Amino acid sequence: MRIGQLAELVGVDTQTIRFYERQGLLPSPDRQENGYRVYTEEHSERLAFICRCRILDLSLAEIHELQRYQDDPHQPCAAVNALLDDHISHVRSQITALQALEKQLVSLRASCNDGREVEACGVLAGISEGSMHQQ
Amino acid sequence: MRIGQLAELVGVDTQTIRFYERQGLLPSPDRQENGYRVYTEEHSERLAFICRCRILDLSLAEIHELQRYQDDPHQPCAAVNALLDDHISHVRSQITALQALEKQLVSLRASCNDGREVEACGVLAGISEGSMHQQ
DNA sequence: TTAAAACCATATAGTCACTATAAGGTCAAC
DNA sequence: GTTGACCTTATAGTGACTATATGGTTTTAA
Repeated sequence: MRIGQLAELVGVDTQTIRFYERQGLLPSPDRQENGYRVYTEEHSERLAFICRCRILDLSLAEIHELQRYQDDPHQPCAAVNALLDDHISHVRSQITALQALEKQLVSLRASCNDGREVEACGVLAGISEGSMHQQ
Repeated sequence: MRIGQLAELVGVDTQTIRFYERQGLLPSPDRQENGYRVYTEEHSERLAFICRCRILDLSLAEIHELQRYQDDPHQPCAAVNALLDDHISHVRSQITALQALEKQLVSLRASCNDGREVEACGVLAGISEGSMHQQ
């Protein structure tokens, strides 16, 4: 399988595949005589794993860590679970921060209606005043 | 006021101040004979405005746009409100996406308990399977 | 047969909003 | 006169790609 076919199969850009290879997430495939990369099914599984991790918003470093666990299958899996727990905490604190931000933005927005001049804009006044609450 | 004092006053790094100047968000200040930047109170207000916008997670491009409105105070302010509305939508869709992600992660995490070997880890199996729901 | 298109390769720069580092000039205090 | 704190510029790094430039190869169509 060449890189374009792999890209099509998994639904990734060919550039991204080469990028993952450079980052050490995808093993370097064999090459044809002309230098074209040749991929096996193992590569496509590995790439699909990476993509699913990215959908879960895991960083490339975290994916790398998961791969190291996979390559040593007789370790206890507590570390995998801990990685996921940390990631869940991370996502939750992002949500909390964004919810606080949303509140602040909505209250700022409520301080103006359309049909004013910029000079009298409640939104701009609200930002310009030092009265903003830190999150 | 020199750059270090401005940085102290507003609570920003000196590098960040120079960065904002290069980006065109902060006007180039006058210089002393030795080349040191000299800031006025107008600069500190402008910088504080930028910082408060950044706390609201507005992009530098959006801040630039707001500055253009400020520099032309007799326009209607509907565009300012629209900018904020767009930003609120953006934040809300981030929240929605993260909440969906959290759900997915929590259900993945529930598929494993500690004390297994990596080989039998429910989390890794869950990611490896193609059964993941797209968000 | 040849010429265009589709594919492959590498290397490099751009995105965003900084942050870090290097290498050096200026100034006040001791 | 030298130490330390401050200032200057320029350049590179962050993360995870994405875009562009330039050129080689293969396939397809006229």
